[in-house]
Amino acid sequence: MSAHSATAQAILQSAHTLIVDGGYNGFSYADISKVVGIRNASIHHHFPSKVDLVCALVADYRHDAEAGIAALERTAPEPSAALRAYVGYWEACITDASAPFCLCALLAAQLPVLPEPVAFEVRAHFRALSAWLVSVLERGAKHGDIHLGGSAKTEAETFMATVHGAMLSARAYGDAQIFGVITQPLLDRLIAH
Amino acid sequence: MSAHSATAQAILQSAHTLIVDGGYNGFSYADISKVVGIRNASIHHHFPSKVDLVCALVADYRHDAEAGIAALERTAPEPSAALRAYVGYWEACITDASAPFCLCALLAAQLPVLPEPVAFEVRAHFRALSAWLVSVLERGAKHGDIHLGGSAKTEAETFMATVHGAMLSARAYGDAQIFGVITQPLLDRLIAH
DNA sequence: GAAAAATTACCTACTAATAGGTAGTCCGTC
DNA sequence: GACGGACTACCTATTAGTAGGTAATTTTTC
Repeated sequence: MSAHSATAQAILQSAHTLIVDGGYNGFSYADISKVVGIRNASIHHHFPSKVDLVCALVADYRHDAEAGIAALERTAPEPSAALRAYVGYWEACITDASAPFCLCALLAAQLPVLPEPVAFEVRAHFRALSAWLVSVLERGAKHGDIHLGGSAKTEAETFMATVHGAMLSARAYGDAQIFGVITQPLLDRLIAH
Repeated sequence: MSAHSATAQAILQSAHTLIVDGGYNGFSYADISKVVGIRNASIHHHFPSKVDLVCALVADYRHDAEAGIAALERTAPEPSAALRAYVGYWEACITDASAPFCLCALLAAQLPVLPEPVAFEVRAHFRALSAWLVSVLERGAKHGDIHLGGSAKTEAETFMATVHGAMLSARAYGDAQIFGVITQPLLDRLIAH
């Protein structure tokens, strides 16, 4: 799917790490070139502008997230298991510090200063994630797997917001464990016993 | 308390707005000077460096937050009312777009790239807010005003994370209402009926 | 299957704009 | 006449991005 060369992928990967650390304005071409081992100007060969680079990155990210969710629904067909797997994925990412924040969540925080094409991609991620959560919760509620306090829509938005907030707290405290402390009761509340 | 001149306060206020929009690296002295109406270099007269400026801003912010909470505890002595007032404060800020994000929450998202003195102040805000929430919840649970599902500490962290996540969602969707959609059930769950 | 043409992927060298910050000066007020 | 608060002028580093060139690879054509 991703028609990127090895170098282009290395550029995207380092951009991902850098953005997750400090956001859109928190990195420069120089930072990338240091990591990837090519000259500053050569990045423009792969991505004409910074907007192109970040747009490609977020588009890939959204695609990967979609694929990850599809895979997750196959290995964890029960809604409760899917929610657990989703939270578990992030718990692992935060614990091993491989990607201690959702790329789109971090970019969303800076939405007012993002170039419009990037902002568009970020908004699309939020809509897609929310839509998936709604569908999982509705399915779970129908099967008795999930217990909803309010509407599926409201519970989905609460779920997403709490997970994002838990990422932020883990970062603020410098403590990966707090993510689990916050998300475990969130799952417990939703999953019928 | 704040020994800042009128100009210094104008600088701090515009820095506040700019950071809430785009974070630490999302603004420059030029941006401030345009708003305040003084030259770039004159900002250094009031705040020697950018780190000094943002540190002073966050320190003031923390002080104001402390004062606001103290005032809130006077006007709303009941724990349930205090929680409602806290959420209501942010709902108003987001709705009228006067300060559509918590300064420290936004800075916390960029914690890995913040200068250490700023990072220190930001962490302190999280600890203080968490400590206040714990005390309110404990007090409420004792008086039967609040119903806790888990420990006060866990519920406080969940509360804070959900509020921060709700701010993020409101920004991502460009819809202030989503903040209330997420926080109303959060309050309902905690407040005994 | 070899020559020619186009494409890929990088390079050096450069530019205009912007970043935060410094030095020294001027002006009004107490 | 000292001082606060602003100024002009300047500096150095960094920003994203451009221009033009080179070597290697791939594609096209005869």
